[in-house]
Amino acid sequence: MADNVFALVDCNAFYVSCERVFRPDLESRPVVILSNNDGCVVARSDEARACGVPMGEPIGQVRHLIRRHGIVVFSSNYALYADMSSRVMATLSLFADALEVYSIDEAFLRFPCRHGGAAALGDRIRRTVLRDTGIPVSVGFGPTKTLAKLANRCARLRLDGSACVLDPATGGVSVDRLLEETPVEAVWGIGRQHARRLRRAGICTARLFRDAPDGWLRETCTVVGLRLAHELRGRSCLSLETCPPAKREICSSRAFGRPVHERSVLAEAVATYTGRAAVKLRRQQSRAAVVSVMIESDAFRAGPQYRRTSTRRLPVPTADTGVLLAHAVACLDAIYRGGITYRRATVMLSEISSAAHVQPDFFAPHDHQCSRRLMAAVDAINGRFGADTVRYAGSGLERAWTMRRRRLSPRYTTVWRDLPQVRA
DNA sequence: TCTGGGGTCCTAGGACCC
DNA sequence: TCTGGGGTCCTAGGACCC
Repeated sequence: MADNVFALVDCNAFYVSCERVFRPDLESRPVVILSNNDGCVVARSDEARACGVPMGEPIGQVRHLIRRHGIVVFSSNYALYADMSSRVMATLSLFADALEVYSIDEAFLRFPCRHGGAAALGDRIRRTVLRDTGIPVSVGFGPTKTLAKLANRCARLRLDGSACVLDPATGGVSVDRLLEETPVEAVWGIGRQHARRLRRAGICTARLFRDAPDGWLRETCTVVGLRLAHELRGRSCLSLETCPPAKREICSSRAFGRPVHERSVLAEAVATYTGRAAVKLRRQQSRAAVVSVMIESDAFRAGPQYRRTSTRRLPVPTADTGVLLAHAVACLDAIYRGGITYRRATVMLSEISSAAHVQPDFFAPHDHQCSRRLMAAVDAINGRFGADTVRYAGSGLERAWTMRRRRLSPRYTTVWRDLPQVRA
C-alpha cells in the first residue's frame, strides 16, 4: 500500500493558452507558437494539430498549412509564459504542501495518503486554476510519479477533461489495462533510442516493459530504465523535489537572427549571454569558478564548419557580471577567427558553488562588498523594470544580431518594458 | 525560408595512485 | 622473468526531459 498519492498537473498547450488568455477571440481557432528565431513549432492548439501541424516542425515545412487553414502564428513570448506559469504554480500551491515545479507548464503535487476523493479533488484543481489564471489544465493521480504522469496522459485524451485516477483500490482506472494500451515510448523517461531497442525485443507496451525481468531491464536501459519499471509496478523510486537543487552548470546559448562575421558583434552577443547567465547564477545565490565560451558556424549550411570552445578558470569564484564578462571576452579572443559565418554563441558557467562559502584571494584584491551591492542594485532595477533595462555597454545598443521574433505578442503582464533604456 | 534552448543523469574509458 | 588490482577522478558522449 503506497503512503502517498502523486498528482501531475499539466497545462494544456500552455504557450497557446497563455496567448488566448489575452486574446479570447483565438478560442477554438488553430494557433501555433514558434521557437526562438521563429524556427519551428514548439506548441500548437488542438485545432492546429487537427490541421496536421506536427510538433517540432520547421516553419517552412508547414507554411502551406498555415495559409490554407488560417492558422494564427506567434513568436515565443517567454516573459509572458514565465509570468503566467508562476501564477499557475501559486494557485496549485494552495492545494498541497508538497509541490514540485517540474517545468514551465507542469507540477507534481503530493498528498499524504490514499483517499477516495482524488477525482473530485482533481476537478476542483482544474476549475480553480482555470478561474484564477485562465489556463486549462489536465490532472492525473497515481501512487508514483511515473504512474501520475501516465494518468495525466490518459486525462488529456479524455473529451470532458476530467481527472484520471490510477488507483484500482478506489475504483479508478485499471492500471493493467492502461499500461496495456500505452505504447512503450509513451512512458516518461523512455526516449527514441530505448524505445527502438525495446520494440526490437518485442516490448511494445508499457505493461510488457513493466513486467520484463530486472536484470534484462538493467542491461538494456541502465538503472534509469529499471527504476521506471519499479515505478510502473507502484514502488515509488522518484521522490518529490520541493526545493530544486542549485544548478551545477548554467548556460546561455542562442542562434543569431542573422549571420554574423565581425568580432565586435560576437563580443556583444557573448557579453549579453554572460549577463544572462550571471543573473541565473545570482538568483540561486551561487558563484562560478569557470567560464567557457563556444562559437560555431551554421551547421545547417553546407561547407566546412567551425566550432571552438575556450575555457578560463577564475582566480576567485564570482557572480559579478563585470568580472565574468572580462573572462568571457578573453575566451572569445582566443578562438575568434575572421572569414567565418557565425551562427551561434554559447556562454557556460561551471564549477558552481554556494556564495556562502567563497574564499577570497588575498593576492587578488577585489571589493566584494561593492560588487555585491552593485549587482544587487542592477538585479533589483531589472526585476522591477524588465530584464536588460540596465546592462553593460559591451552587450551592445542596436543589437541587430538578436533573435527574430516577428510575431511577438504584447507583454501583457509586464508593463514597464517600454521605458527608455539605461546603460551601466 | 527554414530547421530552439537549457538542463540532468548515467556509463565507459583513460589517467593516476598506492 | 614477472607486468596485479582496487579505487578515484575526470571527460566525452549518449540518452532523456520539457
